[in-house]
Amino acid sequence: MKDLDIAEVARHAGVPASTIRFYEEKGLIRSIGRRGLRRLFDAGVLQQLALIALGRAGGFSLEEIAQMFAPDGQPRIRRERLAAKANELDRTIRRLAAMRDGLRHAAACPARSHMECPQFVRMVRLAGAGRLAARPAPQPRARAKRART
Amino acid sequence: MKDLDIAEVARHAGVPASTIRFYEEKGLIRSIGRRGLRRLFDAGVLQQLALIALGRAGGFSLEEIAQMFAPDGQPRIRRERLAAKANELDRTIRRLAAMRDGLRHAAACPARSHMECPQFVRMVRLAGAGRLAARPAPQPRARAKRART
DNA sequence: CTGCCAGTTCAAGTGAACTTGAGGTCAAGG
DNA sequence: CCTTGACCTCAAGTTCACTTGAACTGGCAG
Repeated sequence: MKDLDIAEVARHAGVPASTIRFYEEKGLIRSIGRRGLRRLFDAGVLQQLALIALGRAGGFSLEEIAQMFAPDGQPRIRRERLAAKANELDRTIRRLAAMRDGLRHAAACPARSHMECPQFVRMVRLAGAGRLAARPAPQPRARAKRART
Repeated sequence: MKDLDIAEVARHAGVPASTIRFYEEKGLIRSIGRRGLRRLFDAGVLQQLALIALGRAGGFSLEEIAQMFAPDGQPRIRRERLAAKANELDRTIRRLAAMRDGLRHAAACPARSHMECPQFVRMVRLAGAGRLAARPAPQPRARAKRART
């Protein structure tokens, strides 16, 4: 059958089994049943895990993600709210693009002090426009340890 | 004079003073002296704080940021390394753009099950291409509390 | 039938990034 | 001179997102 046990999910998604259990516990995903003790998941869980990883990369907390998508993967918030999230993401993206350009520039510009380089300064200001205390960020932590139990 | 005390920095940057002290302790920024006990900062620290916020939003840890920029704001890693960071950011940006599009689509698409909507699925796959366990993400936590001591 | 081993639960631990609290200090105003 | 208030230090606490460890279980190979 098409159902996956936790090890397979872990392998395909590239996340440790413990994370999968943790997400289930948090209501982000749902197992479709058990064989003995073992959780069984619908193959769709892989999409959901992708969605979760995506959301995390975008700076959303697990809780926010949980509110955006039901444990079966359906969006569950009002359309306008979704659109708002999209806009938020859009702003983040613009700031990141500015930073990327800034980094590239820093890697190429010969100026000794980048803070004195008009291009660089312009990008910092552009990127930081508005509240600087924007979304914090990720910590890579335990690097994709891969399916351990 | 142009120097700012910690409260002014906090106010301008929109971060609590405790964060500023914390960043200094971590070597991300540097105070230029003291008046009595009070730290004094050069105005340039505001740019640096912007840079830090930016980096955090881009998924870099404080340590990574510390390695990218010296406490005076100068980039301090090899140019190729900077360029690599820029590329990394670029990949993140692409994934986020995919998610943004996915969200917008979800907000507009009439399909009952988005996982059955070819567009949506395509974006999830596109975005999640490669390792799904990409960069984790931020937790907004204490929302811009503004300059408390 | 017997073990094995990958899975299970539950509680506790970890690391990052801050925040908070207790107790201290100093420069400026009255 | 004395109070006051903003800032100081240092240790401990908090939140998030997981991970780890100890003790247990049950389907399947032999």
